[in-house]
Amino acid sequence: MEVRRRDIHNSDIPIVCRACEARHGGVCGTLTPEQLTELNKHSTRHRLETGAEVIGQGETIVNYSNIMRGVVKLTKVMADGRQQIVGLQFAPDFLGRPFLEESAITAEAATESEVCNFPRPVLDRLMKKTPELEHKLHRQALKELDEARDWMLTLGRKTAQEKVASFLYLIATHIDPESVDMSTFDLPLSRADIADFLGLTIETVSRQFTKLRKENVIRIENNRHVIVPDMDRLMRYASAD
Amino acid sequence: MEVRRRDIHNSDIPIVCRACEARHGGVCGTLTPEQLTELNKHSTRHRLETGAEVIGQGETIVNYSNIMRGVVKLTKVMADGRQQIVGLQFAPDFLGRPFLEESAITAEAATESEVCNFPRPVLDRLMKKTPELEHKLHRQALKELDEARDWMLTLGRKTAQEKVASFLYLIATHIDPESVDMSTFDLPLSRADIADFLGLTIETVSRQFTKLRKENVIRIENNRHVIVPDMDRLMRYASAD
DNA sequence: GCCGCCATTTGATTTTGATCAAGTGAAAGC
DNA sequence: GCTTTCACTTGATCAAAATCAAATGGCGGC
Repeated sequence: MEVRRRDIHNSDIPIVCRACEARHGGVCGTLTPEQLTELNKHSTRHRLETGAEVIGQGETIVNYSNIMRGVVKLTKVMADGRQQIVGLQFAPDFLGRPFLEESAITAEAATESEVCNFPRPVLDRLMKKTPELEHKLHRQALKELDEARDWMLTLGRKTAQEKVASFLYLIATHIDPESVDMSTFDLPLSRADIADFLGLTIETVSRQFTKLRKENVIRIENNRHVIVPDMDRLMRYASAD
Repeated sequence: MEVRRRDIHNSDIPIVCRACEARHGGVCGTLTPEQLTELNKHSTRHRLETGAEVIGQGETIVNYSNIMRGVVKLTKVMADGRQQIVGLQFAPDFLGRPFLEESAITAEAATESEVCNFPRPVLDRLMKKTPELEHKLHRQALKELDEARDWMLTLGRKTAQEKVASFLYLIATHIDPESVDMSTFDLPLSRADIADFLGLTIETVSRQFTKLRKENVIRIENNRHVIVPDMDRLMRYASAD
């Protein structure tokens, strides 16, 4: 049984949006072709080098973004430099904090990435007019909240080994939503970033990688490429459910 | 200059809602008197003993709630019993997870509390009809997300002493939004709960309380009543900004 | 191919917080 | 009034992860 799409002709949709809209279910998915065309007039695409900042902690939010490709890390920094990654966003996630003047976090490309930027007032106006859009953003916020709370359990109660296994499991299941085979992937984060995500030091992260490798839970090539022979086994090491 | 309220006569609002609506800005605040009356027809108020469960991890969500009085803790439990409190909700917070079948967390009264329950379908229907209501819930979700991320920094990067000081600061600033004087309050959590919130053991929490007491950052009476002579000093101990 | 740089790993030692084990003290029950 | 109980505190020891300190290894530039 074929389900007919509601949004009429693909040709009504801006060219740059087509590939994106077709592949994923980003926030633009709820918009009519007209709204998409209007939004697209003001939106700009950007390629981000690894480490490029989308927005900094304490800065005024003038743009929202959609991640088209790559991984963006959300970090919080303390006055003395201690750092914690509080979220990882993957394509096609929405990036931004509606209803707040300034950003409480820094958003920074963890890998070479591509984003689509919308001027804040344009999307805010569109949100007021289109309850469906706010609904979509509401869902995304709740998804991020669920993820944040899952991670709080990891940060507060798991051992270093469980933390590292949990991280690998998270990446395996999120890095490529297209792929059916999650057992081989490239890590989007350096050891330093992984440490900041897990609330550990680089050295502890490295030692746990070595330990998981020696116990044949994972194989590692070139420090970044990971192969998981048995995903369930990794999950058990992560004490995940 | 007096600001005239938009919502006509107070007498149009259900009696049980008046005190609540007047005191705080809960989710009901956006509803018209008619909608409030309609919602109130289906809503039920409950007194919760300390420890009473509002909903359990993995259970089907059949109700949403509003906290009228008291503190509710949100917890996650691992298969082996390790536990983490992933959120504290204070009156007049909304309690519930829209758009999801079952709850990923347990919600449980941390103190003797009072909640107002709404059958899920009633509020879901109202949300579809009233974008302002979804907007309010969206805002609440984002607030909880901000709080969760703040806490991730605490869990991942702060020392035991900073964690305990951060907890005290959090309670001081949240327990009684009415009060101007935040320097004296009762702890809504037992030492065991505080440990589960901070990712520590009871013993470590206790030792840090003793240390803060000896350094005159706080005074403690009857294990639960706390006096903070200098809030800025506590904040510095928390490494908060 | 060799050099230098930087990320990562590995090793030795220290520190922080966990664990194990008694105490203390306040409130409830007999 | 005395015991029992339970939450909390305090003390001694242990273990996990941090810190300090080198080594290793991959990669781009020359």
